[in-house]
Amino acid sequence: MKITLKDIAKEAAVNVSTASRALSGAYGVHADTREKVLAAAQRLGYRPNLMARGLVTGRSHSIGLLVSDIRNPYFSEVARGAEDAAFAASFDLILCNSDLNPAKQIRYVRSLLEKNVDGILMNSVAALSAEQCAELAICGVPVTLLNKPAGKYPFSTVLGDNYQGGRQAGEYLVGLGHRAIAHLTGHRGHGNFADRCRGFLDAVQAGEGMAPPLVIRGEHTLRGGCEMARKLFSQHPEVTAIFAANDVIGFGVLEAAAEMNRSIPDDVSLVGFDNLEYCALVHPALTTIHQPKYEIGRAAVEILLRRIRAGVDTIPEHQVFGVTLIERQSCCKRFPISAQLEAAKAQALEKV
Amino acid sequence: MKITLKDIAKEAAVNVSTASRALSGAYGVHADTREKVLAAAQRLGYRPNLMARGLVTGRSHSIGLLVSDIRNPYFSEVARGAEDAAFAASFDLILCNSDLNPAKQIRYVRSLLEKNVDGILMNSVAALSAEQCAELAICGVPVTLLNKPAGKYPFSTVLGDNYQGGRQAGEYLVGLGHRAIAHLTGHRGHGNFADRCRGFLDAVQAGEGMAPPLVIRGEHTLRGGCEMARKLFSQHPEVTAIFAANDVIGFGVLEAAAEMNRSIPDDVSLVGFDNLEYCALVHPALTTIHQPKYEIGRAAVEILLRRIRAGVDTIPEHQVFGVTLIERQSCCKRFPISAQLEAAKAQALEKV
DNA sequence: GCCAGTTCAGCAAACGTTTGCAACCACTGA
DNA sequence: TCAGTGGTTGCAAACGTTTGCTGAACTGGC
Repeated sequence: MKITLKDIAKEAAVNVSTASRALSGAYGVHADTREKVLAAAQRLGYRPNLMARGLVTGRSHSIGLLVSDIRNPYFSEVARGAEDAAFAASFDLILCNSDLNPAKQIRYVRSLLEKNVDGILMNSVAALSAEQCAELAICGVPVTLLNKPAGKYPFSTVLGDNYQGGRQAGEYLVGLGHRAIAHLTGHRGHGNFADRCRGFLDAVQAGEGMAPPLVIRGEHTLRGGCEMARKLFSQHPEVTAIFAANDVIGFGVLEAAAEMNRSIPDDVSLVGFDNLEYCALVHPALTTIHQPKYEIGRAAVEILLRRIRAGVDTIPEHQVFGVTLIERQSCCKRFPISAQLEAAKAQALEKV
Repeated sequence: MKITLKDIAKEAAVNVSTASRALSGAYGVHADTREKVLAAAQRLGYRPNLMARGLVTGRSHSIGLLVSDIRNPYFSEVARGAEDAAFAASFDLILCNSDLNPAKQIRYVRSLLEKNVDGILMNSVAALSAEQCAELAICGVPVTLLNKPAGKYPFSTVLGDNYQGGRQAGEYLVGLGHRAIAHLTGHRGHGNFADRCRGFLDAVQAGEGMAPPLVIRGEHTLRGGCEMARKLFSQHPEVTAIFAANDVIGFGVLEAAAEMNRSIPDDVSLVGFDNLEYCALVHPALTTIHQPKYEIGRAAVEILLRRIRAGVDTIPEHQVFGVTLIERQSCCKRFPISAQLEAAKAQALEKV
């Protein structure tokens, strides 16, 4: 029933090989013949069978996208950027949700390789063992990661400047006068969270009169944020500010705060990370670190595509996007300290 | 470099056909031989080439998911349900974002067919012309839709009870005492929106002393909701309640309201549709119609899988999920009318 | 009018599987 | 002994492309 090359070859009274060449626009086929073939293809409504083509060329024109959960708006934004870039190059995207579960992750990777994907775009390899990483490294298709992996693997990476973002968040809260700040983040091992944490800690440690910062780990989801915040609120009444390692954790904090009658920002200030669209809609609107999610997704597949064309053996590219703090309504000053600063500033002015 | 069936056949000293049969667990191969082959496959780390298999079997073990925009949390939830179901059956999902643009949509469909997907799960065919629908209908792979198409096509459908949902929303607002209610919805032609609209209008028309309901159409996105609401607020100060055809439109209304200093729910009540996770987080928390998004996605691919196994010629299945109104903080009573109702109720009680 | 060079088309192999069919073997029962 | 039977294996075709190679036809220069 399906129209194959053979059909259109017969229709155009040529050999399949010439038909193939004519359709692929290859050099070395007479203009008249090409016309004839094209017309036949048009008439019969020919559509090439990509599996057959893939079998001989060894490429599938598709790339795998492996994220922890597409429901996280961060990933849906990245996915959209990635898909648009793929579409533009007429590649398509195979969506996988790993939940960062190593078994699932490796099963997905294998399945993608069996399907002969031309490249893989992954959230993170944090949950993978060294052998699994090695397997991925030598699998024969280029991989780009949305975080920086621990070891020295030949993976490309595309990410926001997590260290600077964490640092900006920390400096902002310190500058507001907070002295006891908590950081709510994901489980250990995930490169992005680790960098945000380092930046944050560096900023806090540079502040004066700071309480040792509190780092709480849990699921990096709304639910996880909520749980961590509940724990924090009940066990550490002294903290006056929270830096959530991503916005959805921050949303969880908001939920917990409402539940436990803590006012944000009056009782505790909150800054998130990602600048999801919903930051502007939640109450209070969330101050956060913006990173260009759509562009990250797009850049990631563009890098992947370059590498697919150039060959796996080329050196991996790395790209980091700048981040900026977006001020909204979830933070406020800590007055006593602020007053001290004011006094200090006044003194300084006096001296001039 | 890659290990093929031939390699493991040689290693196990059998013919490729026996190797194939042994690995597929087919009846008719001796237990010892099977062991030998399995061991060889294990030893060499054999992974079948699915393109080759697909070429001969005619199936790809993958299904296409064509949504308007994965960034809409409704679709990411559906997508997650769909992907989980696909993963469970070891199918994989090819993600496409159509923006409901007919040209893109048809290009995606064709590309999916060239890839020999075993089935297609689509948002909607509303934007497609009759010929395009017909093309899709006879394409040879089963299609399930997330809405009800206009014509009589052999597509399966899975959806929430849009009519009832619209009706519940309308009845709720009428019951609250609102007499001038507007409905903000998507462009004409999309089945789901049309049904919600019908349900809503029926409910309003059943109310007493109602102003003729106002229906405004635009993009069914946050931006679109915002624009429609701006227009509404400036041109129709008399309306006291809004039914948004989905939650993201509702979120847009919230944004416009904040911008134009209209208080929700004090000045105008608002109910949405979908019950996205963010409804509970926005301010005020959005009253909305719940539909089981994850389950819809899962059910859609399960139906697709059944149909793939049974053959395209089987009759399409249809499944509709119940919906319920979730009351939050975005609506309030309209007192004058409410008082009348109270009086009426008192009268009624007197008669008894 | 002949030869070298160039352009074009066809043949056939290859990609890695699955699967119908035939062949083989070892029994069994007559 | 032989036909029949049933279980096991191998052969080869098929799936729909791409592509290297060969040969035919044409071109232009002499």
